[in-house]
Amino acid sequence: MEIRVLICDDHKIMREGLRNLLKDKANIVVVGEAENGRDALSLVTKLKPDIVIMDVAMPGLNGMEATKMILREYQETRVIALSMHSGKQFVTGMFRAGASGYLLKDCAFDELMDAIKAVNSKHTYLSREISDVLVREFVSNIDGGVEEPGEVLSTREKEVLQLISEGNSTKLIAEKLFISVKTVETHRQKVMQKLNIFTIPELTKYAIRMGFTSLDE
Amino acid sequence: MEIRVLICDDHKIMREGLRNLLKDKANIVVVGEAENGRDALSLVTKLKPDIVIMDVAMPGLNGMEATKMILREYQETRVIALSMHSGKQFVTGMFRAGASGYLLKDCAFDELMDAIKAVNSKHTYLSREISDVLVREFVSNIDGGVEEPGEVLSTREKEVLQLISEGNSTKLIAEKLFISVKTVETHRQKVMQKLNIFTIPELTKYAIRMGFTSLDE
DNA sequence: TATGGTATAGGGCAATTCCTGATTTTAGTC
DNA sequence: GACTAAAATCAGGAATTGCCCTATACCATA
Repeated sequence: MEIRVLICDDHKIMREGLRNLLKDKANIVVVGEAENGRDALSLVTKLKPDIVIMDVAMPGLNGMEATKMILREYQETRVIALSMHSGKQFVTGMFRAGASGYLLKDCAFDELMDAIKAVNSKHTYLSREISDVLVREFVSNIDGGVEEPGEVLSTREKEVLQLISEGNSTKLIAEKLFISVKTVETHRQKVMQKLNIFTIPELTKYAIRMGFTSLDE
Repeated sequence: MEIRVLICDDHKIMREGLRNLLKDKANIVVVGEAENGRDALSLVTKLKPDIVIMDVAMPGLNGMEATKMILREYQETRVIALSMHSGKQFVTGMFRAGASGYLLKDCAFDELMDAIKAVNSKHTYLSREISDVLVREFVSNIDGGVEEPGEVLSTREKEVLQLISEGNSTKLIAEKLFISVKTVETHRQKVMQKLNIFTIPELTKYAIRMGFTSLDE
């Protein structure tokens, strides 16, 4: 019985590479590709894949938010995070979002295969480095309950925050999300009052700390 | 006559993906893989490949430095940069280092093939986005003087940039510096055109990278 | 002295933000 | 199902800010 896989990564050549590596595997079929979280969401509802290989850092709707929304829509699917980052905000964020596995992009392809098999059998897959991160996080969390910053914001608000921190103007964001400029303004203001941050630079720094955007160009 | 290719990328799965995509191509043979610039250097002297596909951002010896050293050792090889970044410091850095092509990782695999062919015929290959970057850079910097980042800005401009990145409004900056709002605006615009950055979030990120401001609150 | 970079600043129009208020959807609970 | 709270959507109008162009004075230094 074949495993239906959806690939979600903002880099086309990465998608092509993965597709090519997977296509020779007997019981695996790549049913689609998405270049961002939003496309992934709609493709999942349409294609109902068994597994989504999900990049974590993507412009627009990122991997964490996309994963949450995907699993809300269609719980049967399993998400494997495939990321360049081993930072704890990414790892814990993805698992909170409901991912079943987390791999670093410098893993071997065989490891991805192992992860796909494990996850498809309803197990969880962790690569060595990632389990270290989780363990450390767990241990350091026993004493004081760590507050969940970023959880005060709604999904839409996070999305808008990310787009802001990526340098998009209000108008551009409105176009990208197919909503009115006025709505984007409202979201921004809501975010600002929730976070008690009232300038774009501070908002940007917050987004960087939370992993919504990165420092590289 | 076959083209001998060396792949250099710090992400193993990327290397495997590329190798797999290339292995079906008739006149191309992947002679080796390197996971960092240093390995690439020694492999080039040993294997003498026609082409090196070089990731730009790598830990340790990065793509730019590696390219310089490789071409010093063995001029016959051609380097194609394959990067996630279209930032001008990467693009211009790679070309100054002597690369013959620059591709973004979200290009199609076919584009990489085109690049390999072009570069192997001693041509230069530029993808659309990259040529835009180079043209802008050329136009804005006709003398071609190499600048250290942050050194292009005047003292006053850095001061304004820092105040911006700390979340001060234009009006507030004017008050703090005892100058007119108009002057602050002029400084900001000068900074933006010098850095080729036109949004406050991106400016903030630049300031963080340059150490003008920090991430903490 | 002629050139170029720096620092300063205004005018005018376009764009954005801020404040207030309102409707519709969605989610959770009794 | 009804009730409620939160989330998501949008608008009008005032206030603010940004953007583009232009301009002057002050230094270096070639």
